[in-house]
Amino acid sequence: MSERPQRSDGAMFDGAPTALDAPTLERDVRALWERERVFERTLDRPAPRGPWVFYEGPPTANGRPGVHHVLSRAFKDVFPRFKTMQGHRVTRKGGWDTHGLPVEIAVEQELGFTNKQQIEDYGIAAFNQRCRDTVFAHIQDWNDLTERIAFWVDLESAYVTYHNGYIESCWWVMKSLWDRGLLEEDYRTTWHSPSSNTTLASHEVSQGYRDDVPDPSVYPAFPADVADLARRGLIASDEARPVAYVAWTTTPWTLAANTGLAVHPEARYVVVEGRRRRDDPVSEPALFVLAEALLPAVFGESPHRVVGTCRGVDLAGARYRPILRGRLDDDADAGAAAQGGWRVVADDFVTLEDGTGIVHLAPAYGDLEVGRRHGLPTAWSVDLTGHVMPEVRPVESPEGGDGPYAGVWFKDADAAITRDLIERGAMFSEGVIHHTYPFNWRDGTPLMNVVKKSWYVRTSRFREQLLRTNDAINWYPDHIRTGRFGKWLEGNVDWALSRERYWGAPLPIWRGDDGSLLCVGSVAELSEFAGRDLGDLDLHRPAVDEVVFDVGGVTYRREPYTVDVWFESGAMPYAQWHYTGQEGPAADALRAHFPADYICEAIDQTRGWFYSLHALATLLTHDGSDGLPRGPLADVATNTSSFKNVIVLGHIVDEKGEKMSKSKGNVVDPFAVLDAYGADALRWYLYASSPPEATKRFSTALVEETQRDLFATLWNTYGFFALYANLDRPDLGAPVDAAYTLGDRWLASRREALTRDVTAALEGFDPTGAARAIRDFVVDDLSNWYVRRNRRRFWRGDGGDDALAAYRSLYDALVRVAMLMAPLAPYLAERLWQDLVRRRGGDAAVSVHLADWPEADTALIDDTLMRDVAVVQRLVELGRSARAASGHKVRQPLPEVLVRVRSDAERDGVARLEDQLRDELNVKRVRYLDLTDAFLDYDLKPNLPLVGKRLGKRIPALRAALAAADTRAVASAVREGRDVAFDLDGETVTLEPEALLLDARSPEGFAAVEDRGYLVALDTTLTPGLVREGLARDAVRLVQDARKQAGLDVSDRIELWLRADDATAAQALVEHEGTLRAETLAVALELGDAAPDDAFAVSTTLGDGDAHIGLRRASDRDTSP
RNA sequence: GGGCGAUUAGCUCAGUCGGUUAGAGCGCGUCGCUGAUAACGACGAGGUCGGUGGUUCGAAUCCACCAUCGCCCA
Repeated sequence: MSERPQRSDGAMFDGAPTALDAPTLERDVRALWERERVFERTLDRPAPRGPWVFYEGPPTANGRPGVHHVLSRAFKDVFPRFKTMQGHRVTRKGGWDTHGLPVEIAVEQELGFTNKQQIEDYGIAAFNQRCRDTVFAHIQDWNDLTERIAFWVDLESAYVTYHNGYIESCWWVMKSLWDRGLLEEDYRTTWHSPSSNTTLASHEVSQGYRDDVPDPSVYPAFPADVADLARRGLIASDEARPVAYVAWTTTPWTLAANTGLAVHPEARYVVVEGRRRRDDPVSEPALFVLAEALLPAVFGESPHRVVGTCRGVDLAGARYRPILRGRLDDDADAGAAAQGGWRVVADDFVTLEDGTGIVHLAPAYGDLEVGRRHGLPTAWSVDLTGHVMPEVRPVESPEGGDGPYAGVWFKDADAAITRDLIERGAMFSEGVIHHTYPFNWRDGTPLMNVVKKSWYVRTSRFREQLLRTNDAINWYPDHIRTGRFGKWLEGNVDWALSRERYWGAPLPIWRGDDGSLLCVGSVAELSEFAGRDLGDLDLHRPAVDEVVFDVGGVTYRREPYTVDVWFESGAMPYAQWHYTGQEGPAADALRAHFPADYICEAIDQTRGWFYSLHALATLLTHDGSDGLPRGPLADVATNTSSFKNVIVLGHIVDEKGEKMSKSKGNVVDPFAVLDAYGADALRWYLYASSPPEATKRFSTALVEETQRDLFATLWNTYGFFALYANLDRPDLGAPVDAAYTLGDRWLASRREALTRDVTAALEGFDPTGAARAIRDFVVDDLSNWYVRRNRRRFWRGDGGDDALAAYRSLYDALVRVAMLMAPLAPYLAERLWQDLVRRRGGDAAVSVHLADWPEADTALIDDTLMRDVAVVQRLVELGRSARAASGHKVRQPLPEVLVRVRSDAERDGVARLEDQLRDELNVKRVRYLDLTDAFLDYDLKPNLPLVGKRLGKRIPALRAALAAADTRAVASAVREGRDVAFDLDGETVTLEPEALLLDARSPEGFAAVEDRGYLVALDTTLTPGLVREGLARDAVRLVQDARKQAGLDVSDRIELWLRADDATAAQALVEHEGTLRAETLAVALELGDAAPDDAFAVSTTLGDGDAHIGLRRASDRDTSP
């Protein structure tokens, strides 16, 4: 054994002297990044492959960040890092979402407000100032998190949605829509909270739904124009009894707003004779009209008789009299209204599932669309504070003064109205229904479905274009495109833009006192109108509301709305640069960053940010075809969404699968996880544990498992390498190609295949696949196979080519792993890079994140070799199983292993790797069995993928034939490549050899294990020589244990004393003295003598007797054996 | 109430075009191995592939319905 260099002061590598301490490691790496300005340098790095564009979906910093923010940011971070290494320039501009209801609500709660009036009283200026102060309340936590998880984003130039420039860009977008007639005022039905006199946002409404709410279920009877029905031939011309349309509603308070009744044109309707009150036996008889299908449900047991039938369309236009009066719409002409209203209309939306098949229409309270379709007037019954209007009264009551329900809370009016209608004979029956109804989530008061004016973006005109630009988006997972998102686009309705709120971008529309409208696209334009420089104007309410100006004698005031915050976030591609349609730096920036190559958010953004980004880009880049106006950005990019690739993330829930929420107290604090396991482990867990779109149960235990399974293993592998490299100081630049073993070539092949696979996974936006592939390589291939199989080559310390080849192989694998994992686990990758590459000097990149992404050297990928090793690994696994069954421990050498593989090619492959198989199983010889070996029995099976389709129904017959066949004869035929004929139900079927599978069965008398075509049998015949060899190996193991107990270093030389009482064992020691010395680094070995007093001594058992081991570190001058 | 997605071992997840005995890691038990490893290996216990029905020679896989969960909408 040659001289091994002693540990020198200047270690070659830093090594891994202790267990991995991720938080400390990460802190050190962060210091390096800061010192070397690494992030900034990734932005300045040469980018031969051009820009690659990422958009940051802005979070709101008014709350503390949670684990779900780590999830999205981990997925956002990985691709910019990857693409940077691939040679792209990736701008990573941050952004903050600052406007909107959540901010307002937080301030309202702080101030104890429950409705808008309190805000108005408090003062919009003061209120908005508080909003502005609160949006960055937790910015420090956010900055800490960003840094800790190594989310590289440029926060210094981050866009902020409340900045004037951002708002002005939003104005420019709106103006461009306005100019093309795509921004219009219209009515819409909204859920309105009368208690706070405001429209609620959709998620507020969602939050307030309650099930099993009791509500009236009433069947009002609208008196028909009898003459009209008689003219249609539906009743006798001399009919004297009253005739009424029976409708159904759960909101009696809307009956005064009724201006129409709807029937389905194709449905059958009947005229029925029955009691005037369903459940009143003494009420006089009357005639009713309703749908035939619902007759049993409506009349039930109440006696009735059908006197006529018709189709719905036959009733269209028939007149009836209202049962309650309301207030006609201010715009309406009373005469025209009387003409157009209180008619039966036929419309397809009517269903026959519940009610009566005749729908009570109150256009002001939910039936806007159908009312318009049929030209019905609008009438009102309840004001926006929820109180019944004074005009509401029974039709027979005299005009003038307040009606009987004036000022009554609308839900309280239901009972009184029902009672009065019963008294007046205008109510057929009534009851109670339990259904789902929305309430104000804050105070529990019911909402009203009411029509309001609102500003709309006419997105529905672009429905086809929205679908087409969606087709070009790569959605991950794919089903979102045609599923959730595609379906949403197919049902596209105009985008209601205006909000009656305070803290948001103001709608830039001014209304003149003559009703004319102006849309303002910039501050300069507004200054021109106002006749003064408004460059310093805060573009928020109330300042912007105070800009009132005259144009040609008309005074203009701003429409007092803010804009849907989703519009702001959707305008982010343009607004982040403060683009306003002018040439200049903003236009250059936009052109370089539109559309995005990649965005990533959670699934709830489908109708949020994903939609707003998509819709605005589609409208702005439209080329003017299809009769639609050309967008102002059609020259920048044509007919496109604003993103090309998008990963849609699932949500994170707690360990029990429940949603995390503050009230449940199950929110995981990301900082606690980072403190315990570090960012790499947390990130890796998020990438690897499940596909991105899956709902993830967050589990601290699994983060810890990631740490142990992957990172500790990699750290130890690196530690192993560094430990021996520091001792041997191998020349890693020396040419070693000729010395590479099959094992080295296998590792290189796996390394290049991994490189290929990880690259493909990341190019396919699949970090999960990349992470899992890296994990398998590091743990299974590198650590548990390559290092374990090859460690002796490092121990020897002889500096020969073989050792050098091993060092190079391990080194190259570690460096490659560092590079491939850099986008995913940026810290440990960096640490490995610094220790393994940068420390060696040369022209290595300052950081792994500035290095070039490795290209797979496919010439080194040897599929045959990888398959052969896999077969060997499989045989080793089976062999170990056989050994366990045989009762012979692995240290006991056995004479022979009998192996049967599935093909000649596999056998040849195993043969060239045979030394590995012998070594792993500790056997002296390998014997290959083939199909005709006498002592093997076989099971015969059809090769189903091959013959299944061909034989179909005859498969069971084939199985029976195989069971009955002479397996040995068939085996011989298969072996020789001959066809075999079988009789299947009287029909002869000839099968080629490939159509049959032969599964060897374990032969009697061997320790054998077989599985799916593989068989491993151990010959357990022991000779005295083999027994002694086993004892020698036991002795080595005992000495190694003693060395460890004595606290020696792996490279320390020792003097060794060994004494065994058992005669066979003693003989074994003599016989294998050389091996003993070599394996234990003993420079001197005394057999049979007692150890001196200063030696480290242990007593143990070897063979059938006691054994005594003594050892001490050899002095320096004795280091050469 | 509607839409989209999911459901495989105690936990986290694979499972290719429908094909032979449904796998891995963690956890648990037993045994083994070990001078890189807080590791590693073998064996064992642990599965109604959410349920029911259908298609098929054959279904975790395809179809229908149902249940549960998540998200979106109402």
